[in-house]
Amino acid sequence: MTVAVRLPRRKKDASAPEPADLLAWYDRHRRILPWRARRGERADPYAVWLSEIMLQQTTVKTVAPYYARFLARWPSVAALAASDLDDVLRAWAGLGYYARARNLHACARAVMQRHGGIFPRGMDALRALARLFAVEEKLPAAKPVIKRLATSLLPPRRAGDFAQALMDLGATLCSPKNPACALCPWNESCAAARRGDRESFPRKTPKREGSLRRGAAFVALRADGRVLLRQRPDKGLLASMTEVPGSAWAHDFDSASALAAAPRLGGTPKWQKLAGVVRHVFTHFPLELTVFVAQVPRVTKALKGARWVRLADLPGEALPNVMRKVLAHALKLD
DNA sequence: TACGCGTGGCA
DNA sequence: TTGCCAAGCGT
Repeated sequence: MTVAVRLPRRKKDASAPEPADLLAWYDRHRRILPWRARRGERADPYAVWLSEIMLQQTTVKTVAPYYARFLARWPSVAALAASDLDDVLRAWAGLGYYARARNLHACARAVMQRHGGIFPRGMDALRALARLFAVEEKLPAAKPVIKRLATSLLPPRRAGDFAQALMDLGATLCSPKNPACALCPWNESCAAARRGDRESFPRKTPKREGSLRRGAAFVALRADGRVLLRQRPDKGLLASMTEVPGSAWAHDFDSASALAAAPRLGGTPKWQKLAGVVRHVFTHFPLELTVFVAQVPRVTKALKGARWVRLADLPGEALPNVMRKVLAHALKLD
């Protein structure tokens, strides 16, 4: 492991990053965010917590409308704890990483039961930019190194603002591609910028590519304008979310025998295979779904665990995006 | 430690 | 179009 710049132990080093420079920049350029307290105000711990969960691996822009809807509907941890998990999942649908929604709900109940609805005081995590120190270690192994370096910069006062400032710096200037170094308060002391290969940091291990999986999805349309939906298992991928019936998603899926996975609906539904496939990319693998559609009589009963849902009610369902794509494909909504 | 876990934006 | 990236976390 090589660290191009080391922090001064005692003597002031003109080339070392100064927390004060970052804080001064933050005072001028801090973003206005709905969950962030303005100067002199105290943030609502519930609002901050909600934003923290939503912002995991998710951009501010994507989170903003979800956050506003959640806070309007469940303005307190007590309100959230009293809600049904299914309602939370429906409100979360489209945001991804659905375990967050389930954990959010469970945590709200725990705060009510174990802490009387008051958030306990917790640790504030700090995140820093590798790049500043030109850390050669590759992520994720570099994380402990970066943590030590970040801790060494932590100013005795305004530690919270320092953390916020770091995140604003990353969000607005010190981006992975095309960082705006000319505007950066640490430009002069940045080891990566001095080296002239700033975009090679942070170092990363090459990501293994997930192999393609395929499967079939079955859109049963009842004569009264309803579609057959079911719930996914409460563990694993897209846990507890809603889906149309389908086959397992497998590397060796054979579309010729796909109909074996069709839901049994009584009678003999004529499944029509649609042209093309629905493509979706999950975090760790790409997926291609062949979509089948069948028109069934109004009297058709739902099999156990499934239900008939009016087309007009689909937007309110806890449908992950891959299922919205399937329905759009089948209903020619796109 | 390494992997599983969604989605939208953007170059 | 394609691949990368984003306020990570749980197991």
